Formats: sequence, C-alpha cells, structure tokens
Amino acid sequence: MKEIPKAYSPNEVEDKWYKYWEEHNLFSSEIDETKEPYTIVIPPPNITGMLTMGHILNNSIQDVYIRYKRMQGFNALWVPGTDHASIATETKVVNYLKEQGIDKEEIGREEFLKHCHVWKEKYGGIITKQLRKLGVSCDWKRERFTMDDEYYKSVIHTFVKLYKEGLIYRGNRMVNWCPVSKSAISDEEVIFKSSNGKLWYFKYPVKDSNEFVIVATTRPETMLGDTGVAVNPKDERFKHLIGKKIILPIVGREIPIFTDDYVDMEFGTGAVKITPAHDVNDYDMGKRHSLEMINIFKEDATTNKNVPLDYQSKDRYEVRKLVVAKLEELGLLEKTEDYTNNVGYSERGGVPIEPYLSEQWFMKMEDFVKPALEVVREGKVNFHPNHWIKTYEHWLGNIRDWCISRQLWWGHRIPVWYHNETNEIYCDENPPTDLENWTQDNDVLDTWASSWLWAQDVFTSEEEQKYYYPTNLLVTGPDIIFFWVARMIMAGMKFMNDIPFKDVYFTSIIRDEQGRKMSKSLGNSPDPLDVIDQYGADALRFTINYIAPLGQDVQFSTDKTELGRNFANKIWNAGRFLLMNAENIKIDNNLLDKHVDFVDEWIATKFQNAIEQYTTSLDKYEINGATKILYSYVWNDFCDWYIELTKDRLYNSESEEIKSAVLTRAINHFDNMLRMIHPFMPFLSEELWSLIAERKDGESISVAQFPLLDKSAINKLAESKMDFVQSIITSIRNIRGEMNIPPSKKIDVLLKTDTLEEDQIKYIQTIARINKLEFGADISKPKASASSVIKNCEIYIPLEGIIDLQVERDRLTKEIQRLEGALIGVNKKLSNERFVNNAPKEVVEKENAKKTDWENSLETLKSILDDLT
RNA sequence: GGGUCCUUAGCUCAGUUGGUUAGAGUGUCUGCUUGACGUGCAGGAAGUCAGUGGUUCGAAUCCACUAGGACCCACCA
Repeated sequence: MKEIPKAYSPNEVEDKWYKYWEEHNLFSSEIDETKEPYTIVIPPPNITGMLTMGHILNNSIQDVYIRYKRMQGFNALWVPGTDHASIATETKVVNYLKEQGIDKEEIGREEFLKHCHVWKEKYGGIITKQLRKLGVSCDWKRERFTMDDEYYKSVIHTFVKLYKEGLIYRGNRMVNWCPVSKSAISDEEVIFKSSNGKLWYFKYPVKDSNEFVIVATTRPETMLGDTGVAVNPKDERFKHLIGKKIILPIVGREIPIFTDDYVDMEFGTGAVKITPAHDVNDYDMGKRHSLEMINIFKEDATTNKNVPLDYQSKDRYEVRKLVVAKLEELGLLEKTEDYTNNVGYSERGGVPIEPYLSEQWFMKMEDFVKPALEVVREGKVNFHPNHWIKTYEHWLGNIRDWCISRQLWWGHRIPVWYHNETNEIYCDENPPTDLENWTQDNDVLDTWASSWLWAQDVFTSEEEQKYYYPTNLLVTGPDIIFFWVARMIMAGMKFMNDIPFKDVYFTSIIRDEQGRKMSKSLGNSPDPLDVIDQYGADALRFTINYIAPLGQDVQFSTDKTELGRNFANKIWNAGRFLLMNAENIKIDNNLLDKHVDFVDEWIATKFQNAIEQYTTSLDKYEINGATKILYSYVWNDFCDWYIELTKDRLYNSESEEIKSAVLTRAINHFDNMLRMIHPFMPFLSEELWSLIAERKDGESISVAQFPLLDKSAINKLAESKMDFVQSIITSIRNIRGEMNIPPSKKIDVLLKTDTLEEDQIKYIQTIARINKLEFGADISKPKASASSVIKNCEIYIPLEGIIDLQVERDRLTKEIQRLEGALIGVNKKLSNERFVNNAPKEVVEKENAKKTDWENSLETLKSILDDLT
C-alpha cells in the first residue's frame, strides 16, 4: 500500500475528483417519474463577473443542499447559467472599445453587438469555471444564458403577451436617467448617497414690482428650466403675490407664482422654484397646474438648445457654476448655506442620476402584487430568515410601475415596430411582413425583465417544466430581494400560476475584519481562488458556512480558513489512522456486529444523535448549526474518544478476530461519517471514501445513500457507561495537569464506587495511563493522595512523597468553593415555596437531584481537605 | 421620517418554544516527540450576557425604555 501523507493536500485531489464527477455525469439529471425532484437554479452571475467571497458563501450553501438531497435519493438538479447583465456588460464593452479608440455610435448597433458577443465568449465562462473550483455539483450540460435563442424567444413572447393584455404601455414620463449609460434605469437601480452640498438662495424679481421672491435650491442649474414658483396656500407671507409673475433671471421668461399644498412653509424660504422637467415632485406639480415642461438637458446631461446660448452644450455642473456666478453678478444671490442631502446615483454609471422626461415602456404592477403577497404570507414561499417578509411586503405595497425599457443595445430588443407613415404600433414575436414600411423600437429590456423568468425558462420543454417546476430552493443575497426575488415570484404566479421556489435563503453579507463591506475599491476582498489554492476548497466551504449564521453578517479574513483546513486535516488523519491499521488487520464485514462493547454502542448512539440534529438543522436552514454538530461529532466524539478508545483493542486484543471486528466497525463508522461530511467537504470525503474500500469505476460518495436515522441504534445504557468513563478520565487528567504529572509517568489510581464494570475499567486504565488500578465500594482513602469527587465516584491518586500539599489544598478548596456557590443557587430555589409549587415537577426533581449530588460531593471533599490539614 | 437587525470571554461567534454551575473556535498560560494528526494531544485562567425598569416561582432568552452599531425604504426645494 502506498504511503499516506501526514497532511492532507487538497490541490491535486480536487482536480482529480471534479474531473471524475463530470466524466461520470454524476450531477446530471433527467425526468424520472419514480423519483422526487429537488431543484435549484443558480442565481445567474454576470458575464462580467469574477468569483467573490459572496459567491463562495452563496454557492457552497446551494451545493450543500443539492448534494445532501442527492444523497437522500432525490432526483437532484442544479441548473447553472449566466446573465447577460445588459447595462453592466454594455458599460464594460463601451469602455473597452473606447480604449481602442472605437466609438459605439460610430460603428452602429450591429457591429457593437458583435463585440458584445465576442466579449461574452471571452468572459462569459470565467465565473462558471471558477465555480467548478469550489466543487459545485451543477448539471453543466444544462448551462443556460439569458440570451440563448430559446430564452430570448421566451422573453419576447412574454413581452408580447403582456402588451396584448394591456399590462405593458408606452408613455412620456419622468424617469431616472443615467447620463453615463444614456439610458433610463429603474428605481431599484438608483443608490442614494448622503452628500455635502450647498443650498443656494436666489432672489427672483416679481414682475411690475420692486419685490423679490427668494427661493432655495440645491441644483441652481435647473433654474434655466423653471416654469413656476410655488408657495403654500396658507402662507400669509406670499398671499399678495399669488397670481403675479416672476421674471426668471438670465432666461427672462415670465413664470407664474401659484399655490400648492405640497410646499412646506417651514423649509427654506417657503417658496419653491419649479422645474417640471427635472424633478419628480416638480413634475407632479407641473402637471397639476399645467405648467410648461422645458427639458434643458441632452441625454448625456449637457444643456440643450432650450437654454440661453451662453449656457448651451455644457455639463450640468459647469452650468451650475455659471448660473451661480451670473446671479451673484446680478446681485440676485441672497446667500449660500452648507447643506447635506441625499443624492441618487446610478448604480452602474456611478454618477448622479438626472430626473428626465422621456418616452419609455412601463409594466403595470398592480395586478402582480396580490398573488405575490399571498404566497409569501401564506407560507407557500418561505423566507429564511423570515423577517425579510416585512421588507418584501413594504416594497410590494408601495410599488410603482416598472420602467422596463433601456436605451441600450445589448439585451432583448423590444418587439415593437412603428409604421413609418402612420406611426401605427405593431407588437408581435415576428416582425411585420412588410418590414420595409416599419421601424423597430430601438430600446432593449431591463435585464431583470428577462431574469425574472429564470426559474421557469431554464427548462426548455413543457415536460421538464412540469416535472422540475417549482424549484425547491433559492439562495441569494437580500440586496436583490426586489430586483429578482420578488419579480420571480410575480412571474411565477403570472405565467406558471405557481410559485417559482418553495424556500428562499437570504445569505449573510461578507465583511472584512473591521466590519466593512468587501469591495473592489477598498481592496479588502481576498481573491477566493487564492484562498482555495492556499487552504483548499473544502476548507473554505466549511469555514464560511461555520462562521456565517442565518441572517447575520459575517466578518471574514483569509486566516480564518485555518479552521476548515485544520478540520480537513483532522479528518484526513483519522482516515490515515484507520488505513494504517488496515495494513495489518483484516477487514471483514462478516464481523460487523461481533465483539461489540459499550464503546461501539456509544459511538453508534452519538452518530444517530448527530445525524438527527444535522438533518433537523439543514431542514430548518440553520446551516451553521449543522456545521457545528458535524465538527463536534467528528472531532470530539469520533477522534478524541472513539479512535483513542479503539487503540487498546486494536493493539492489545488477544484474538485477530476481535481486532478485525473493531477495525471493520471503525471503518464502517468512518464511512458513515464521511457521508455526513460530504455535502460540506465533497473532495476530501470522496478521496477518503475511495481509499477505505475497493470502489468500482463510476462509484462515488456523491451518489451514495445519506445515513438514515435508526433509532434502534440508540443505547442509553452505553451512553451513561461512557459518560462515567469520560468523567473519570477527565478528572484524572485534571489532577495530572494541575499536579504537573507528565503523561509519560504512569500512576496508581483508586476509585471508590460501586457502579463500575470490568469493561469500563480496561479503558480507564489505558487512556488515563494507569499502572495499578483498584476500585470498589469499600476503597479507603490512602494517606497522601490527590483526590477528586464526581457523581458516584471518589478518585484517589496516591502521591506519597511527590505531592505538594499546598497545591492539593488549593485545588480542593477551589472545588469546594465552586460547589458551595452552586449550592447557594439551588438552595435558594428549593427553599422558595412558589418555585416548588409552580415549577414543573421534572424541574423541581432535577434541582433536588443536583442538590443531593453536590451536597454529597461537598461533604466528601471537606473531609478529604480536613485530613490534609 | 418609516422599518429591520445586532450588542454574550481579549477577538469571532453559538446559546430556536423562559429552568445548565452561560458554551465553542481562536488567542493566552501550563504540560506533552502518547504508535493518525504539533494543521496535534491533555489541562488551566478568562464573562455584571450593552444599561435601566418590568412580567415571572425563575430572564442571556419575553416586554418597555435608554445607549451604541449595521442595513433597508422614503426623500422637503
């Protein structure tokens, strides 16, 4: 047999097994009516994307579930794919071309799209390749892209259907305009940032009067588009001016002074300049009062011909300076104040958005709201953690129509044609037959108006949709709850008449050690591939799940991965121990239930408990609970105790058959443990599983049966026998530690107890490294000894000549004090009549039992201490 | 302005229907070449469960308020 290295080295193991899994199609799924499907669709990453720590968390969670369910016998399917990410990709491609001196407008739509497709070919696969490194068990044969032919058709089909139902309409409305992308964006794509700006006070001259009306503004440049000044109808200060006109400075336009309830008398001067074409609230007021709407900007937010010549074709911030300077020159700048307000930025463009009046396509949201709310309220779709329901409800309750058109080229082009002469609108999946007389709408759809169909449209046939839909689990960050989660539910209810998924798991946000969000600009995000390279994919998967509780942000730093690395190494070495023994001891499955003792029964019991808790945790989406159960079973129960305790029988048994039985059983336990480990640590578990037995080609732990709960394996008696052994050993170790007796030195021990049996003694003797062990109810305390008292047992270690009496006295005193402190609490409770009368009987009994135990121990300890003094 | 979440050992966090002497990892201290593992083993020290008040026989856990922190929504020029 080949040499097994002392340390687990993940790198070659990972590559080997991922290849193996793919070659044997272990993750592919087809319709199989005899099996229940378990389906996850990947939240499609951008084709501009690189793997982030967020992806690691997100995808390892999904992989845990898909592997877990696959092993449980479900027909598990995880569909991977990517999103064309219209605006994000187009921005990148435009920039890339700009670097080469190519202008998007110059080369034209068709040529530009060619570049986009080249980009997609080049970068589209990067992230999915990186995901493989993490070990994700996706069915790669089903990989989808939101602009695949079939998907494209489906998106267009949906548009046409909704248009024909009257749910999609076109309108000239105020939208959030991104001057960088030169496109409208949705409300969700606007990020508000607090910014330190100024509040300028302008004096607007009243016509035919010497008076001025002072208005305050944060955006002086928009005054060039002012078409009114509004005051509150109750405001006495302005009563005499209502109905009069203002001569707008610089421009010279006459604009009315009018009243509107919207105006807050307390704020600023109580008079508001109104720019209906460049502010949402002004727009509403403009409509109410039939004000002129003067658009002063071009689509890149430079000024157009509607402003005086000197101010034309200039950037909005340049115009701001000019306007302020000019008004100051005219003596119309009253004052300037510092002012902090929130400015909406374009998520992709990174610049302040411009409220902009333009012709756009909208989707009516009203009809979508009710079913989407119902399924979540009724628990058909479950959110984890469920407090996100409130956020979801709030958004749905205040939803506005969705602007779905984008003035971009990369995306699903709106299937609408306008007649060149009559301007008639034609909307259909197929272009009009007399195409030469028509012109197609230039806009494409918002990315989310395609990805909201993801859960249904990744399945290309009706049979598949019928079988796999609805999917089971969606794992995603709460940041896209509106963009994607809510809209997928809407789409599901509308087009499939069913929910898109049953459970939604909202992941934590990964932060750095200082609690800051990980971001490219801060440079505080480690490259997950480096972490995988350094520690292994399993280590990273385990660690991130171990430290990421449901619904809480998590602070990550690379060195935390040592936790998972050490854990992987521990498992590796447990396997190594068994394999080394298997070189000398025969494995014989016929002996699986021969020569069983209480330790075997105990570990079987512990395993059942672990499996039960692990399963319950995963079923409740308490993933980090599952990792903790796994960790403590593997490390504390299996390695620290079980393996240690098998050594005696493995090395010292009188017959080879006993050795074989013990080792065979140990390997069997290990096999089961590996299955429990596998969803979290697929590579390591596969490697060890392949080593502990002969495996046929194509066999894999990833499709092996997940351990079933077997309550008959639970043995309470064995558990309590083991408990007793453990507490005696721990006590002896404790004494050794505090008395500084090195482990190499064997000691004599006396145990005063009447509940020990021969099979327990054997283990205590070897594990505690005991030379001579005496036990029984009639043991009497030796003269000079270190002592300890536990429930039903007094422990004496004779240390004549060696013992430091003062150390021993301190030890005993400390223990006595601890017990006395604990007893105070119990006595207080038990002497309280109301406790005895009101608390449940079991609780009172438990307290009584504690009291008796502690009092007995205390009494013994005190007499031992007295002997010493 | 409206809402959600958090505050437990030096650090990172468990503690899920109120009943343990409040746990783990890490760090720290002590000892250890124990026939898998020093990426390890054994042991020790370390906590006014943010504060105040309330409900209760009993509160880290439930309620109210206060303080500090994170986030979401809205957006008054």
